[in-house]
Amino acid sequence: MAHFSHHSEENYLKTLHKLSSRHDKKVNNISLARALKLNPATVLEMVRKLSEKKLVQLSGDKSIKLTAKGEKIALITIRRHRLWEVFLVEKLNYNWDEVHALAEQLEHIESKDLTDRLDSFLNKPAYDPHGDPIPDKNGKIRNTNSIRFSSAVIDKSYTVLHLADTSDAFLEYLGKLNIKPGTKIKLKEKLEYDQSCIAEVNKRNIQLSEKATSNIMVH
Amino acid sequence: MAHFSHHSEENYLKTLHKLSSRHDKKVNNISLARALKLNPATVLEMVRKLSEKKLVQLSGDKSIKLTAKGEKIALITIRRHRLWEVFLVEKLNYNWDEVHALAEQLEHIESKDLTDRLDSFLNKPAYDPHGDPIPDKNGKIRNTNSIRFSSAVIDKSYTVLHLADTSDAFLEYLGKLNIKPGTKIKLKEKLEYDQSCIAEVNKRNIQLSEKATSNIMVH
DNA sequence: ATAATAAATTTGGTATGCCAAACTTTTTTT
DNA sequence: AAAAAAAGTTTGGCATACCAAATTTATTAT
Repeated sequence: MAHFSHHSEENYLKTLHKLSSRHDKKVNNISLARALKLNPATVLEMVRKLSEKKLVQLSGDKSIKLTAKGEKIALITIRRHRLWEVFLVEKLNYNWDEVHALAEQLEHIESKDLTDRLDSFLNKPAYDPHGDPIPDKNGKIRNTNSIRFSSAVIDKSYTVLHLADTSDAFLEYLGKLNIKPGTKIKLKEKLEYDQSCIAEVNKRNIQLSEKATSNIMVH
Repeated sequence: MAHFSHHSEENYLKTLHKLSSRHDKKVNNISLARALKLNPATVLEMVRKLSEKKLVQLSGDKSIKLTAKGEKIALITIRRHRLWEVFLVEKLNYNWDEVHALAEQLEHIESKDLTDRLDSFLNKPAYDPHGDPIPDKNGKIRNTNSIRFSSAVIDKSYTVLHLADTSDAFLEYLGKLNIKPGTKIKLKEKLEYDQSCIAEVNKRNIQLSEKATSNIMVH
């Protein structure tokens, strides 16, 4: 054995996808290295290999972009990740904020049809436990038309769809407030000086920072 | 990342366990290398590392034995392997002879409690789809008092419990004969000159070689 | 006992994926 | 435009886990 090249490769591609879909800033070596928590030298080396394999494209302005081929691998990896998360939460009773690290491992399991069998077993879920959409077997992602809660309309009722920040700290914070995908939420008041707001959740008014509201996706 | 040491390590320990429980011959470097399909130089190097970690004991006669610590890791790995096999067969509808390679990957997933949750989800099965007993969370294996079909009594009815040879070739061969754990089998006749036999399976008489009968465990 | 064979070991080498430190280029600030 | 900061790049290095080939040590057969 000892050839888990796909393992590392999939992580680079997945992270590239995440970075380029989040901000629409160009992804460079440094930002990718930061996201992967790796040394820029390491990342540069790997990105060159990915470029040789035509999985990423390196432009003259040093930006790193996924090719169609790379994008597809990224999306298939994300599909596997999210399906495993559904499995862990629905079948093994994990909390939705505990499954990320495990899914990071499971997503790299190699098999022609495991993912599709898992998909069927889970009744072809459309969203993972964080509310993120699960790409189909071709890597196509359904359009979600969700908006950031930070741009919500006052006094209109919304449902939390997913969270744009999946850091443990954020998930734990929301856990304490009992906010998760499916939670009903209403914007009551917006404080201009720091863009924080008062929201109604579970019949209670709570205060949310701008950082929090811009990472809570609702519809 | 890129430290999947446990991955490789677990494979060595698992294989050592298998070899020393099968034959009671001493396991040496060559036999281990053959079983792992690796170069003897590689195996020697790794075995020395395992020895430093007190997972195996190297005696003066060059035999390689698991320590209690190594044995425990081997059994926990086997537990994970077999539980995943049950999952793949029972939940994802794989055939029992298709799951080995996938379980080889899944068994190395690292987590405190994943295995126990999986165990509960599957209703704490005692045997895997090949009929092999699943060690408990402490690595203890239930006593199975099964015998090789090659030492069965003529005209007595037995049930196939598990298969001592899990090679793809053997599993495929048995698949064609419709023999699997749970199958009823009766020894009709034993041919002295090559130790092959006639057995009744599913109301039909079939011929089985000595090699086959000694790998079919019944009770 | 000696020759042949098998096992054990040493040596030098490979690929992957990572790092720190030094250095160069580009961008930003002043 | 010069200085400072940030980004990009090169270099040399590390650990893991593998290999082939040569060599040494045991074992087995004659």
